[in-house]
Amino acid sequence: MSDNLIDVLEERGFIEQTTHQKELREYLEEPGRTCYIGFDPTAASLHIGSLVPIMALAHFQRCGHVPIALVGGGTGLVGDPSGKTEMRKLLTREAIEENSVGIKSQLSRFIEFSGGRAMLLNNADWLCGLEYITFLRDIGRHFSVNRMIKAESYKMRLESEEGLSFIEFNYMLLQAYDFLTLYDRHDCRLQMGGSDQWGNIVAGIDLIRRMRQDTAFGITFPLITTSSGAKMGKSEKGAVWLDARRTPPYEYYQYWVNTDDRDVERFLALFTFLPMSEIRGIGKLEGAELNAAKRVLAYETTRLAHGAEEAAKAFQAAAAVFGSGQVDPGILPSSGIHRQDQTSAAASVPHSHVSLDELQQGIPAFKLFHQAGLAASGGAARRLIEQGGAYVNGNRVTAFDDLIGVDSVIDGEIMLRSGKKRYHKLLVS
RNA sequence: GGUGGGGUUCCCGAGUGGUCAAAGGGAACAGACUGUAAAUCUGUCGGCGAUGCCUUCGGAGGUUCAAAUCCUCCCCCCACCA
Repeated sequence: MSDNLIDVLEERGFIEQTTHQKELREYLEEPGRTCYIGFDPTAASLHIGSLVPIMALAHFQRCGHVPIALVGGGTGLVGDPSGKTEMRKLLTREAIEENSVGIKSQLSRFIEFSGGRAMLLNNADWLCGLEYITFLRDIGRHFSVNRMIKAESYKMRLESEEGLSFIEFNYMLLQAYDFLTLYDRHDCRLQMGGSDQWGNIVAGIDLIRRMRQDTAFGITFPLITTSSGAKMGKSEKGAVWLDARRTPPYEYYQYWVNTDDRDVERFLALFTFLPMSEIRGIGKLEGAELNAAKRVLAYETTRLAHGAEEAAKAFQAAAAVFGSGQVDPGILPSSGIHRQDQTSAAASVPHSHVSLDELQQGIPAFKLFHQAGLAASGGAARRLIEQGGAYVNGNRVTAFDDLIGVDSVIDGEIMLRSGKKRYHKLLVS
């Protein structure tokens, strides 16, 4: 492979910190290396916050190496306190087992697991059978409590009111032991992770040095925040998930289209595989052109998470309701996005059904908006309407109890809108 | 185990008998301005077909015309002591 992973990651903005810069680069010159990242099975789906590590593993694979995605089935039972102000709820084994399954299927969209090109392991396999005394004598003796309590990852908790429980204090040992195990079994000498993982990664590197007299490496990613300061992956409805059942592709696409101007270039580099030669300078575009770049960003990220077909549908649905779906061929030419408006029946704007009977009676507007999910309650819907934020087929609703009836049906549909950008289509049946 | 301090609406946090659906901030939503961006200003921000009714202040009881506020018991958190 021509490119060194370090160069790729550096150029695309993935690197916060690395250990042994020079040796690491040399180590990665040779193809077929292994590297692991841990994923917490605390939910049944990964969300956008995990995208950076996922993409990093994918790049690792593209550079000719063998990534290991490690599901924390064992560590999840303990809970990582790093950077957290509160102790996490302990999950049951069953829940973690279930979640692991979902995570595996999501990862396989980004990483090719067939033919031994990547591995998916679960640390429950070696952690759950550990014997306490043996573990303490073999592993525990290499850890200095004096050093551990100075670790940044524990600091916040040690200073907080809630404190740090003993089970969480052990987390670092377990993660270090993971690294050691993967080193022994798969010759894995590189671990990557979020910047909050630095302490845990270094602990593993130390353990390998002490027990195997060998050098291992670590890379951490910066915490990705939006330019307005928010953590990645939160939308008005909560986390943006990779699971289509939790966050439909259309919403996923919308999340990315709504990217802040200042983030477009950075996000294209981080969250798509488009060549950097095309991405560079995109941030300087303005107005319509920058919006087109956002559409490409949204299309590409949606394609990665949900496939080309869903991405195209989301793109078309957006073009249908918002208009202006054009993307100039000069912008990010490598993207497979359709360059023209393609209003299509396959459009996947959120929708639901209403019966003709109900419509003949007429449905009060505020009830309709509530039912369609555009307002959290009847009261919220009334407020929405009173504030002039509710539209039926593009016309503002003037009174909360306006009756919506058959005369609002156009081509078998009624298009509801809340505010400027939340659409909901009612199909009459 | 002892002593003291706490648990308030999505989050932080005021409130120590009626004027409390509960200050203030954040988040969020809507309007104006725009480019499905940001910033700014304004409004909204428990539920209800609604100038009223209902449900909320850790849980269960109680006192009172009236309780987030007082009393009893219980649960949980924190600090110091052991």
